[in-house]
Amino acid sequence: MPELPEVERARALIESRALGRTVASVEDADTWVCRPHAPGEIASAIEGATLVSAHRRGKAMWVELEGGPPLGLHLGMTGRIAVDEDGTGGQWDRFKIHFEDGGSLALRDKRRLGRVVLDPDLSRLGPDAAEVGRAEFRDRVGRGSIALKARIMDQSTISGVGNLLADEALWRAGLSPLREAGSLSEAELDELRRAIRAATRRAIRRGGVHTGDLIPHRERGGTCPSCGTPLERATVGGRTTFWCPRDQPG
DNA sequence: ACCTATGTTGATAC
DNA sequence: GGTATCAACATAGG
Repeated sequence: MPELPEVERARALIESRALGRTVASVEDADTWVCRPHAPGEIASAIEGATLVSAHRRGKAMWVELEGGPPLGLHLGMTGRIAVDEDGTGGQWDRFKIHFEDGGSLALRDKRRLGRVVLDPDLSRLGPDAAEVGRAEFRDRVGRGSIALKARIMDQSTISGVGNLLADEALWRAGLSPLREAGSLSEAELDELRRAIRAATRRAIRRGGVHTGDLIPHRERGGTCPSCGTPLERATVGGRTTFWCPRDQPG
């Protein structure tokens, strides 16, 4: 489920449960998830180091260590962070840190689209969707002929908005996902920014993007939770998209 | 059984 | 450079 709200919860979990603990050993044998590192590379870089802080920008997350390089963690499509969960479900652990105190931190990910990397490169990542200022948002989002939804899901434009959060925010802003990004007025861009921030904050508070108002209606035959109009469905920006043709006119 | 769907990113082609 | 498409992975459901 990982979009920005889920990643923030994972970051907070690490912050509250894993900081101050020291790495005893590391399982980094999954060369797909840990690419381009060879097995043992991450282990030798962080063994003996202590976790000191946990950070996030958009869907990217990283941990800073005293005595080692920063460790980047990405949840991909189906990943989650498991702290001290050594009992069950370990068959999906693609990467795992064992702490000196006997506990652990794992990236648990069925689909293996998650990622673990040393010294993560954040240079191509736009500002966080929940933090970006009004002027910068207007500049970055309000340009080009690309579909509006594709623009806000582009992580180099702003980071953190995925498929579900995009549909929810566009619905809240009353904007069609098909609009050309460059066609929006400043007022529409400001409203969109407000909607993204509101949808994101609410999802963090309530436990994930699935707690949105539109999300439960994103299925064939679904109707707008506000006006009851049957939702439109199409592929936009390569992803399945639902919107209300009445409240989000093109 | 077979086909399609899925929250991610990145490489590639036009 | 901007935009569109497909591939990578693995599972679930019609």
